[in-house]
Order: sequence, then C-alpha cells, then structure tokens
Amino acid sequence: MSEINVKVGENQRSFPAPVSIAEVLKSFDRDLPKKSIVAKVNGAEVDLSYTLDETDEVLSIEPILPESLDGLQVIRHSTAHLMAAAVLDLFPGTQLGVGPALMEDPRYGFYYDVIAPRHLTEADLPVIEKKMRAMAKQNLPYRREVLAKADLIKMFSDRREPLKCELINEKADATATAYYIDNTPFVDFCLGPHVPHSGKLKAFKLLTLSGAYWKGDAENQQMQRIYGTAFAAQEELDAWVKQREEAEKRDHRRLGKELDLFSIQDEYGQGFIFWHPKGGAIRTDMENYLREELQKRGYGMVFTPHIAKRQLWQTSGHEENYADSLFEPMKMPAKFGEETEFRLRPMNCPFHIGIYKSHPRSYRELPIRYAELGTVYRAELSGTLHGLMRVRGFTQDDAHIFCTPEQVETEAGDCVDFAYDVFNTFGFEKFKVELSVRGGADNKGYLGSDEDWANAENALVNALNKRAIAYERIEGEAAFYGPKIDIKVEDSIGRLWQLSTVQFDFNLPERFELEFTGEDGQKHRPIMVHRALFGSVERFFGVLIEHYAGAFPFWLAPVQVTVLPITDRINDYAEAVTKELKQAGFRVEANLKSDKIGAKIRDAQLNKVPFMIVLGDKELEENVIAVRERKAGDIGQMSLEEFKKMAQQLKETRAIGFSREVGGVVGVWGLEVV
RNA sequence: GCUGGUGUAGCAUAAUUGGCUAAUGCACCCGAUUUGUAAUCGGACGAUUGGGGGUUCAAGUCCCUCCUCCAGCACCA
Repeated sequence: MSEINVKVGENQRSFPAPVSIAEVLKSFDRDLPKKSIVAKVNGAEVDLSYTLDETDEVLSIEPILPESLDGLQVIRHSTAHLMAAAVLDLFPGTQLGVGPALMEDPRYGFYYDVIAPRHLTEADLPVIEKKMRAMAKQNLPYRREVLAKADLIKMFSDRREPLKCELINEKADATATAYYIDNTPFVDFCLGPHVPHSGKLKAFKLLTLSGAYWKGDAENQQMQRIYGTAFAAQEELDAWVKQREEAEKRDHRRLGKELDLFSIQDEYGQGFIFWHPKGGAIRTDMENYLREELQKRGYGMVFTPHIAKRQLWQTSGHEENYADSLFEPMKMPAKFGEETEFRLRPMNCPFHIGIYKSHPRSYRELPIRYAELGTVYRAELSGTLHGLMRVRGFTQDDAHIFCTPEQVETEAGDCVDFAYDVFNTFGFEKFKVELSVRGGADNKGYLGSDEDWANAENALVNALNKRAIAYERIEGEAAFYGPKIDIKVEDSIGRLWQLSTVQFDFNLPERFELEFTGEDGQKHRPIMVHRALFGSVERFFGVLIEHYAGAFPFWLAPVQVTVLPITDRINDYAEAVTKELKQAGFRVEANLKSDKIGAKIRDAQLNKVPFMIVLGDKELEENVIAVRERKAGDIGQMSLEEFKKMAQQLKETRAIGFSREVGGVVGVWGLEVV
C-alpha cells in the first residue's frame, strides 16, 4: 500500500493513500475538521473532502478557519451559492449569472446576478433570506464534481441556463468543476473551494437589489443583482451593521443639510450646487490655501469664459470624443441674426491653450503653468448624480503646464508633491494612487506614438518611485490622449472618488498646433500636462465633510467660535468679546437667547463649533473668558488675548490638531480628526 | 440612461381594512424665566401629503403618468 507524507504545521505524518483532507486533519487534532471550512494543500485552496493521491512529495496542509481572511472569502462565496439555491428553489426557471465574494468593497460581502421568471422586488429579499436560513440549518453538503466540458455545457443547456453555457465555453478547459448543494436545485460552474455543508453559514444578511449588466457591458441584457454580506459569526455581522449606520450619519448630503453648508434644488436643476454661507466660508479657505500655494509654486492665475464657440470644441476634439458629456449648443437670440453656435465648456484646457497661443513662445518661457478655478458643465446621466460627488456643474482647480520633454519629469513630480501637500493639509491619511496606462488589443484607439507613451509613463513612474509612493498600475485606464496618475479617496461608506489627477496630453498640442521656439531657432511642440489637485472643489468638499464628519478643523470651521453668555446681564460683554474676535479675523457668533447655558452648549456642540466661550459674572468681573473646546470640554479660563493668540496660531498653521499646556500639565487635546 | 425602491410643514416621524378638521417632536416666532458647561416652561405660526390625471359616496392610502431622491449597474475626458 502506498503512502502519503503530510505536514501540518511542524508535524509530519504518513497516511495510506488515498486519504481525504478531513481525515488527515482529524489525525492531528480531533476537532480540526469541524473548526476548519477548507484547507490549503501546498498553498492551493481545496475542499475538506478533497482526496489526496499518492505522491513522493511531502504535502504541506494548512487548515483554513472561518475567522481568517481566506476563510471569510470562502464563507461569502458559499453564501452567494446558498442564496442562488434559495432563489432557484423559490423561483424555478431562474437563470444564474455570476456570484462572487467581495472582499475589497466594505459595502458588500457578495452578490449573485440572476434573471428570475419575474422581476424580483425588495419584498422578495426577506423571503429569500428566510429560505437561506432554512437551508443553512439542514447542513446541506456542498459537493464538487469534475466533468468533461461538453457534459457540463449539456447539463446547463438542459437546465436552460444559456449564460452559464457561455461562461463555461469561455473559461473551462477540457474538464471543469461543478458544485452542487445537495437537496436543492442548485448547481454551478465554479472552481471553489466551498464550505463542507451549509451549516457552516451562520451569519449572513441580504442587503439590496439592483440592476447589473451581463458581463458588465451595457450592450448586454440587464440582470438583477442581489447584494448581501456574510461573516464568520453573528457578532461580526451585528458590528458591521452598526458601523454602517454610523457611517451613514456622516454622509455629506445629510451633514450638508444639517449644518447648512450647501443645497441642491430641483427647481433650479439637478446636479447644481448652491453653496450656503457656511459652505462658502469653507470653500473660501480652501481656495485661499490653494492660491497661496499656486503663487509659491510658480503658477500664473488665469480667468477664462465658461462658454466658447462650437468650433473650438470641434478643433479640440471634444465634439468627436465626448459628445455624450456636452450640453447641446446654444445661440444668440434669432432676431439678432447671428448664426454662431456656442457651447458650455466641459473642460478648461482649450482656454488655457488660448492664452498660450496668444503670442509666440520661446523655450526661455517654459515651463508655463496656468491655473484657474475653472467652472465646467457636463451632461452627466441622471443616474450618476450624487450629492457633491458627481454633479453637472463644478469647479476644477485646474492647471495646465506647457513644457519641454526635458522638464516633464520634474513638473510631474512637482504636481505629485503638491497633491500630497494638499492631502496633508486637509488631513487625509488614506488614499489610493493609480497609474493609468494604455491597454487592450494593440493599444488601439490611443493617440500619440509608442515612444511618447513610453517616455510619459517613465516620467510618471520615476516621479512616483523617487518619492517611494506605492501605486497600482492599471492598464486600459489611461485617457485616449495620454497616461495619468490619479489619487482616489474613500467616502464614509467606502466608495472611492477620484480627486487629484496628473495627465499627459498628446492630443491637444497637435490639434491646436502648439509651438515654441527652441534654443536652435527651430519650432518645437511643447508637452502638455493637465493637473487638478482637489479635482473638483465640490467633490473635494464632499469628501472633506465626510472625513471630518462635519467637525472641521479650526481654520476651516464655518463658525469658529461661539460666545455664550450665561445670563443677559452679560450680553454686553459677550458682544464686546464677539466684536473683538471678529475684528481679529475669526468667524464668531454670539448666542444671546435666554436659554440656559446647557442648551446653548448643546446647540454649539451639535453645530460642531470648535470653541465655545462661556461668559458669566465671574468672567465679567475678572475680565477673562472661559473656553470650552468641542472635544476636550471645559479647558478653563484665560484672557481674551491669550485665546486670540492660540486661535491665530491654529488658523495660520492650518492645524488639524494641537496640544496646549493646561493648568501646568501639557495635555493633548483639540480639533482632532474624527 | 437602466433595475429596484422612495416622496407627508424647514427637519425627523405619525395617520385602522380607503372614512371625521392630516397628528407629534425639533427648529423658527412671541411671552415668561436669568440660569455655570449637551435640551426651562407656555403659546402662536407652519401642509393644495412631489406634479398631473384616474377609480370611488369618500384617496396621504388604490391605479396611470411625469419628476425628485436613494441603492446599484453602465458611464465618469
């Protein structure tokens, strides 16, 4: 009889072949097969029922517990199958698409795409979930079977599942694996591995129903996608649900309304932002910071119109390439007899090019950097609009750099540094950097020579590497006119939004025939770099609101200080203090209502005002103020001068947190990032 | 745009199977109160129940239609 040598951890044992993983694990630890859900054999995941055949090799076996990340993925994948089984049971004739586990997306744990005989509605979800629970309780085996490709296709063809047949045709080798859940109508074309039986699935929840195109292509039919999530234990699921509810409280749309920062009004149009004074105060500070930096970094501030002749957008190629994002052309009133058509701008680039082209350029002038807070308008589909994040009219902190090929790497690097300064200043610690390059068959549909692309990518890669920035290289994500670096930040519930971008452009310099005279007296074509740091001021603000949950650092807070007299005997003093702080340049309000101090404090706390100045008879008598910080609470009395000095420092340094000596003890407190 | 859902004072919620004057809290306003670190009391005001159409003796509630918003898909120069 032949033997198999197996290692689990450091221990090695021999077994007569063939032997199942479960049996092997059992011999090492009686409870191990029960605790595990799958196992790794030499690093490859397999079911516990997997049979080991004779081999000379020493096999290393690692049990995968539900508590591990690998285990969670299996649980979610198996739960997706369980859901499909429930749907098939409740709605015979349902066609299945794909149903993966989701590990990266904090919103969901898995989905399955289906086409049921009738359209499912939200009311069906609890019914499906109930069925799943009933099935889970029955400890139904997940059974793997290896079949010839043709047999598998025949099986799904008999089951009237053409979508599965299509997948098998595309993905399967000569043989393929099928997974059954016994005693249910379910069978799937799937690599696995899966839990040994449905009883391992203890904590799951169906979340939402939505549309999804077959294979992610809008040309294909739309299926229904059921999202759910699953965890190893109920407590983890409960915690996740709770955390999600918390996250929803910092939704910028909700806080925008509660804190009176901005609004979007149907009567004026979807996707158009009204910045209220409090949002406007923050925007002003954001812009002021930016302008200071632009000045320091050698950008020229320019201002250009929001519309231009239609012809311009034909020259630029926007009509050709982005027709779907452009608002329709407009004209002068007919009675004026002018036939010229105009378009609202979707981008600022052609205008900055206009300034570049306003006179001949010399190499001595380069690099030329034009910056503008340029408002643009795009015809975004209604279904894409989302608060401040995706709108139809927005302002880019746009800039265009015209430079020589030799200068390009430095310029790109400076842009990356600038972006990092912005992110640091606003307190973002977590963001994702992507390098988007060409991709697809023969790199079709991209403008510019292979050499251009290689040089540009090099410049971007070098800029990132020199700064030891970790990034993901994504093929096929580049703009058709050049490669780019994008920086994305998560919102409160984990959706990623692109903010900064640094893009090469091989298109516009050609189309607009940009030139400069070189040292050699010859005409040369400059390289053009587009770059935005906030990306869109609106979107950046949206992410910022969620990042701080509305509790902005002092320098950004729309109301920085609120003065709270305890009785109306103190109102005059309160007004004097308010006036003085206003004169010193702070955004201050006084609450002179005849409420109790507790109520006034509550009001200020709910409005997330960084500092409250509480004034009573004592303060009036001693000519001091009592200061309360929104997070630290009462920090004691000080002179108004002392407070002003501290506030001034917070403002000037654009601090997002700070420490201060209180009563002889140095305590760290303050405006911390929530 | 597509799939599903949703819409009641500024905000958050309520309103038996279709049934009386659409209710409550907060906010706003008025009055009383003069208070020491997260809600003082009382009063008044505020709604063509998203728009339009229909069914019915009767519609916030049922049906049709348009619109908004939400989740997702696709899109995102």
